[in-house]
Amino acid sequence: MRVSQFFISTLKEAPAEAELISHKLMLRAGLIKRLGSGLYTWMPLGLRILRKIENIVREEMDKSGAIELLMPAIQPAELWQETGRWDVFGPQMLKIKDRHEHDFCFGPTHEEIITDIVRRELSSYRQLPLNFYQIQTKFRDEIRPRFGVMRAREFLMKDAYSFHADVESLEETYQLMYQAYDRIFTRLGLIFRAVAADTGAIGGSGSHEFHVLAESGEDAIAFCPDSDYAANIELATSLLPAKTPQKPDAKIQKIHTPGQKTCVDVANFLNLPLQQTIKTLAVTANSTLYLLLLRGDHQLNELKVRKIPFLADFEMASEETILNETGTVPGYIGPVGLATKIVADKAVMEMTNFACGANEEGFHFTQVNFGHDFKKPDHVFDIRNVLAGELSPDGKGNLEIRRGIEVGHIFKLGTKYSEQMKATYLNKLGQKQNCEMGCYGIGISRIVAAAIEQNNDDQGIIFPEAIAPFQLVIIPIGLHKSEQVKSETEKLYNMFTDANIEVLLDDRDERPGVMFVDMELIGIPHRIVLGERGLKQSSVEYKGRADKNVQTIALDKINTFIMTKLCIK
RNA sequence: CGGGGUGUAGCGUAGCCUGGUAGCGCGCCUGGUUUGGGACCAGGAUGUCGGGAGUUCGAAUCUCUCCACCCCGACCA
Repeated sequence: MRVSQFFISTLKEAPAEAELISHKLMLRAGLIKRLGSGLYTWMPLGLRILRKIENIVREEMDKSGAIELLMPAIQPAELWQETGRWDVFGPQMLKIKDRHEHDFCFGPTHEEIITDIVRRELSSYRQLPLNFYQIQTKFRDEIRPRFGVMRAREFLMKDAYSFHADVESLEETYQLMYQAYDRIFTRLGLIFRAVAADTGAIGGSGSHEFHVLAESGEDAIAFCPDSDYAANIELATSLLPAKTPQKPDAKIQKIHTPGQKTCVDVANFLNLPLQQTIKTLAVTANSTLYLLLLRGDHQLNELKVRKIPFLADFEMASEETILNETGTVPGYIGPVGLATKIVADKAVMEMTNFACGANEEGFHFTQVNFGHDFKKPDHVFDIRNVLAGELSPDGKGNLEIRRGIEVGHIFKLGTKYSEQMKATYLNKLGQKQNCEMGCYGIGISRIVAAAIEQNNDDQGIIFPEAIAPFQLVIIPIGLHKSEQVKSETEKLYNMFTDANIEVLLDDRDERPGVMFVDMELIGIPHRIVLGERGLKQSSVEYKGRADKNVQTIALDKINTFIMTKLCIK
């Protein structure tokens, strides 16, 4: 491709709307243009990247036995009403009416549609298992779209749905998908981690997320470097060091702590380690008040709390409720002397001689102990986020916590949808059975942002080879002045084109600096520069995008040199 | 939805407080000089100052209102 016949539009300065490196670079390199909040045009250069990712995903899905189809983006309300998700999905779903005033939505996902297709086709266990996938535009009316294509409203997604006669078959396909995802993200050249995850709104019995590791990631993930334990922070657990509780060695004391409302304040004020304080959170569920106890340096994990049946729909208690039930204000609540139900985090049970609120504004207790100064908690659960350095639950090492961008998610759905939508088949005994289902998503457009987030420098993007819009760029110097440069450039260009290499020829009548800077910004992995100076010695220059220095290569060797670079890598 | 902020040329911005009809850098066009890392000189074009209403002799500037977008929180590939 010749730049003069293609379309590139680069920017020296990033538009003010962009915050994230990947977002800035994508705008600067002209990969995308914003149309509205969370809506982006993929410009020709950006589209090439998207297509590369798509093709890798498609190849690996096909290889794993999945079958591609394409479902409508616009879906009738009836199917969603059948599963109840028309109302449950909420405002994230973009609902539209046609001219007959019939309800439709722009598909945020396709469980209902695929289940409808399969139930019409499926009759016998002999047809199973089935794994259908599509690569398609989805729309989710995100509360807050941000970070460009990373969290857009309209986005490109690969979604697959599998159907099985039994859980063993589901497990098998689930593993196949896990492996396929592993191959996909490896081929894409990304540093990633698969982690155990919550099943969230989609529901089901098991799930893993695939995260591209990046500082700017929106999720925290915990993993053990010495074993294969890895989980989303929402799910991650740790082993508490076995500790023999110390004997209470002092009497409870009430101390005046004016204005000290947080555990950090109190710890500083009393000159105690933060770990020696207790955080008491008042929550209500089913109009009952509960006190949640956490160690001062620990953070509440909302998801874990919601998994406790009687706290499933808890919310933070209002100041008014707190005043009525405990007689104090937030900041001074504590478990001592209250009849309220107490739910303690496991780690709290290891604590002795700790500090907590005294249920009186401006006062805290110290030297508090369970059983001694107040009743044992009514319930003990794991309700906190793990901290880096804690012992992995398999006991094989200490947890690390990193941030990640979720680019893939696989679920075991079970029979949730097949039951509701009657996707059944006849088994060997001629009995009607509900299908076991799985679903498997990959955020194609998000991967572009994630890859850039992970691969960039001061000059711009450094595309992994597998997804670069072009493999090689030729920058001729003096193309429009020197016959020699022109003829050698054409020879090289034709040679690489004939060899099916995706080569970009910068044939613009620009100064060299402009071409260098543009091509570095765009992030093309390999670059050849030729000019009269080098041609006199029958040589050209080569530089890899991530290389520090240029190499001089003999003109008659450049072909094999590039082939080696492209093939061996 | 709650909290914070911004809208001025394709992009980045000044001007707004203290009203007098818009300036700068980049980009773009023309001519010339340049040509191995975002060139230089000369000339030039491009603005419903987000929309509407109001106050005023006069509004980018003050008031009201609507809209769009961005940032912080809860949702998710």
